[in-house]
Amino acid sequence: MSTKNKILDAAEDLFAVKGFNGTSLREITSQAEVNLAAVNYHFGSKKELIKAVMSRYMNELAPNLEKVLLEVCEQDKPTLTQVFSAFAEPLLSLNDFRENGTSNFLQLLGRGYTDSQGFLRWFLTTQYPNVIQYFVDAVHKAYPELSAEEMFWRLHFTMGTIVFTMSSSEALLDIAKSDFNQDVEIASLIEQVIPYIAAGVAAPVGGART
Amino acid sequence: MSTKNKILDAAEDLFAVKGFNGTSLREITSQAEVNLAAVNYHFGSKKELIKAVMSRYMNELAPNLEKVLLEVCEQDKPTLTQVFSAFAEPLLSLNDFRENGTSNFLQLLGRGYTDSQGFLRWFLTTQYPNVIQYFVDAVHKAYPELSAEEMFWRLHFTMGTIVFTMSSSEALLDIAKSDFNQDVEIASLIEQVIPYIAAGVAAPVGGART
DNA sequence: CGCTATTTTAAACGCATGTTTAAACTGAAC
DNA sequence: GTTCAGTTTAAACATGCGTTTAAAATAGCG
Repeated sequence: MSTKNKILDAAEDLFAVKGFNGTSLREITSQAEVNLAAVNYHFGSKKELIKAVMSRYMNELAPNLEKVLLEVCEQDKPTLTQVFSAFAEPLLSLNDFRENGTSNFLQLLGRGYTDSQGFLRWFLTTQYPNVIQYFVDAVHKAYPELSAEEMFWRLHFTMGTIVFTMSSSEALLDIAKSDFNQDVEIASLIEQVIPYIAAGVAAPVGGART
Repeated sequence: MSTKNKILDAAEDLFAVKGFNGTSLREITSQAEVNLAAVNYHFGSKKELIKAVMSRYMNELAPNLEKVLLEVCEQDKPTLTQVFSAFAEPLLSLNDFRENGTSNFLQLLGRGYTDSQGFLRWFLTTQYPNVIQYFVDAVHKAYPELSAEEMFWRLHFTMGTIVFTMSSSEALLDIAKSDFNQDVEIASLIEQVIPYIAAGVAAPVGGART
């Protein structure tokens, strides 16, 4: 295993648990069993390392997401549940890509949105605009009555649901286990959240009551 | 204005925007126009200062939340929208308590859940258990078919929606403004999110489709 | 082998952090 | 006016950070 990959693997695990700001290069290089200076030699800076960790996942994930979202769009009248369910398979296949890949990636996504004042949001929206565009298209086809403004807010609510749940998923899975003897996997967590967000995005517009 | 309050005010504003880890004591004391050592003199440590900032809000908010949640529970058959709408007034009244009180508090809540590895979650659940209990009771009365496990997950999804939205609300409000010329206040953001989370929690159980 | 380019290494640099110290100041009580 | 607890202050402390340096080790190639 190359030094570069050893660093990427260690950085990914630590970033997921402790956040970007909360993880030092010394922790990373120590866990990776490489020299401290190796990060700056191979990646240039900590910021570039963060980008590299995220890119490794996004380059794997983006084509798959674009594919399934386009497929959903091809249907006459997709349901919102279909739209959100489309994410499940590409996300879960990250577990073949790397151990705990799904969970790690979603946690990283969560960290990136709250750590480091949104530079990751800029990174994702500029580097992978198609994923977002196809997703918006799919939601629009499933629920055309939703105005652009309402769509904007509901998609960010959804982002929040996912990102927060996943970034605190370790703690939550522990609580669930001790309270309900319920040994939840990340896969079943994804299944749990789909009806929630589908119903949320599907909520009637304009002050109607549930 | 006492030194203690000057520190609390400055810390609150900075914590909300830059997070707990992202704000240094020097920034706080500089903005508060007090000496650096004043924080450790009056509060003991940075961690205790964080607790003090949160306590100031929770001590104001908790009695009001408990009151409105108990009121909702007294109804024969409250709706989920009523349950979640009950939060609006106590939260918005924080604006009378302090300038930008509502927004600041919700942002702090969001920061606390992702920064500092969940010590704030422990703090809130142990210090203010009644609020959580009354809330769970209210949701249960509104939707008794929801099992304890499903309730657990959906309430955390809801927490995620709120907390994430609010912790990135500054960025989101800016984007909304530039994209839609839509000058959104925190109050209307709360109104937007209520139907979303009410519908999410109200989603049918057991794999039914929307 | 001998040369070169790449990689690894230990050490240091400069800087920012939370905290502590001890002296200076303040304001009421006697 | 003196005393003394409470408060403020400037300075230093110890530590950890990301980054840089320059020498040592390694690997690839003619």
